[in-house]
Amino acid sequence: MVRVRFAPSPTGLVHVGSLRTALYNFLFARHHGGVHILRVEDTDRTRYVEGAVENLLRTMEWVGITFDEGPAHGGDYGPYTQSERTETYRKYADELIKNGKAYPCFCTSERLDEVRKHMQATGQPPMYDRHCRNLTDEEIEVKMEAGIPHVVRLRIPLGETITFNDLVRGDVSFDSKTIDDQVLLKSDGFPTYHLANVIDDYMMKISHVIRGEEWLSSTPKHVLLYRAFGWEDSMPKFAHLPLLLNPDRSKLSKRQGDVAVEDFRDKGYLPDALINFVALLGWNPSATEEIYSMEELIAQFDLAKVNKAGAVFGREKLDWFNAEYIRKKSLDELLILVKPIAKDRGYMVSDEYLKKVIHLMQERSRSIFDFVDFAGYFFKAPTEFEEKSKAKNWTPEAKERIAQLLPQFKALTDWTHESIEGIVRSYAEANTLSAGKLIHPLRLAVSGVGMGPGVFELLEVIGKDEVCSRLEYAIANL
RNA sequence: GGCCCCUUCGACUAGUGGUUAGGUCACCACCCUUUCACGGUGGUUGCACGGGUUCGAAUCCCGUAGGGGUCACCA
Repeated sequence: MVRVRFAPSPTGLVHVGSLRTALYNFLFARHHGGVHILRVEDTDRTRYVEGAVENLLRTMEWVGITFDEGPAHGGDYGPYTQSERTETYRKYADELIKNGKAYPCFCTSERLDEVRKHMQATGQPPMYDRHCRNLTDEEIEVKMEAGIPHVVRLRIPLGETITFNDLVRGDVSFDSKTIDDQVLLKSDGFPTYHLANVIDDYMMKISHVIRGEEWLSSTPKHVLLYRAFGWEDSMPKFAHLPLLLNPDRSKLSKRQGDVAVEDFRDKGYLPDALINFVALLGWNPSATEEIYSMEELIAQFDLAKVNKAGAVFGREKLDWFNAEYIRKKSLDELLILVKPIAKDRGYMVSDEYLKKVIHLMQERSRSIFDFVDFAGYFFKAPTEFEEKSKAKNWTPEAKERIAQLLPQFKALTDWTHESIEGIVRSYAEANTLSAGKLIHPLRLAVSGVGMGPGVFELLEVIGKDEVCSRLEYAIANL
């Protein structure tokens, strides 16, 4: 039975790296008909952010990643929030101490800092000097009696090689002498990630741990913990995903641009586009196809095809995906997305009108904001006119021709792009002009810019009265 | 610095001993065209380097270089 978990720490907004981890867990679970679990790892009280869990839930819903068990979903292995499980962790930590697999450590953080500094100064790797590893029972008791704060550390066996198999990277080995006597229980009684993670994965019967590569070097600690508990036989399989990278190939971070899923939503990206893009960062089904729906991703997903090397989060291709998904949407779907934006800009138009605008803008929009922000002329008359186009197209002759065209427009009873085009083309023909001599100045006068949808469609949508009034304005003022 | 991981066009990647090294984004050119897009056609650019193994290496082995991650009472 495949049981996987997405285990975020509620410390803020959801990072796109976390999104990819959640996505792969979700795809893997669904592909195998398994269970996808959400577990909240809130053992660091100092970093906890109010509302982060709610935000996470909303974000996951927005992108279409669902869970079968979790704080808001129920399940037989709860609670799914680590701060509600502290008794369990303490119990297991005690068991480890009794078995001699762990020991209490009374060192102050000041002492620890000094030790670290000294080791670095003498060119050694900064590790705990195991000062409390061999305290006698009496010494421990005395310090306990005195109420000296302590942590619990794992007694790492000396001189062992820990090897585990990673589904992405194959066998990976570590020498135990390079591993610190890890803190399992902090002095505030809360567990560290390592302890809570191993206990929960065991108790929740997790079959596969799919997480970012930043965890690879702490995996031997986890393996040792499974051994210390005697749970080695039910140890999950590990799969460490390649990191998402900044353009300079460092770990993807804020500072070099937006990294929160919310930022992408706020910039007009569609969830399906983001998912499609992120899914293909570090994994590829070996096909030439690029566009995949969530259902197709589930059908295709295979951990064996996850790459080893980190992937740069390149926004150009994300933009392409977004444009691609915008083109695939129906007018009604787009209306729902664009309407609030138009409203926000103060453009009060009917749904019918907005749909016409959307239709003309659909294949030129890369973001859902483009429908409104690159097409302001559909909503209000231009007050500024692009200088470049003006210099090129708004010649005195052009102005004269537009003035001659205007009465014909006014007389037109059938205001469709076909009949508008008919008028313009026959005028051009009668005067042996290329149609462009009329089209370009018309566009400028009506829209204020030199680019956009086909002019005749543009004029049709904007409407006869408005077009005529804009032309009159341009003739008088430009 | 120690340990671990990684290395195919600028980016995402296909490729698992024999390919003219393929696709997508971006870029360039041309076509379509009233502009911008869309679409179509074509194109520039890549196996980090050095040794092996082999009749034959992007593919296997070793080394070097480069990049990244990690070394907290954070996850």
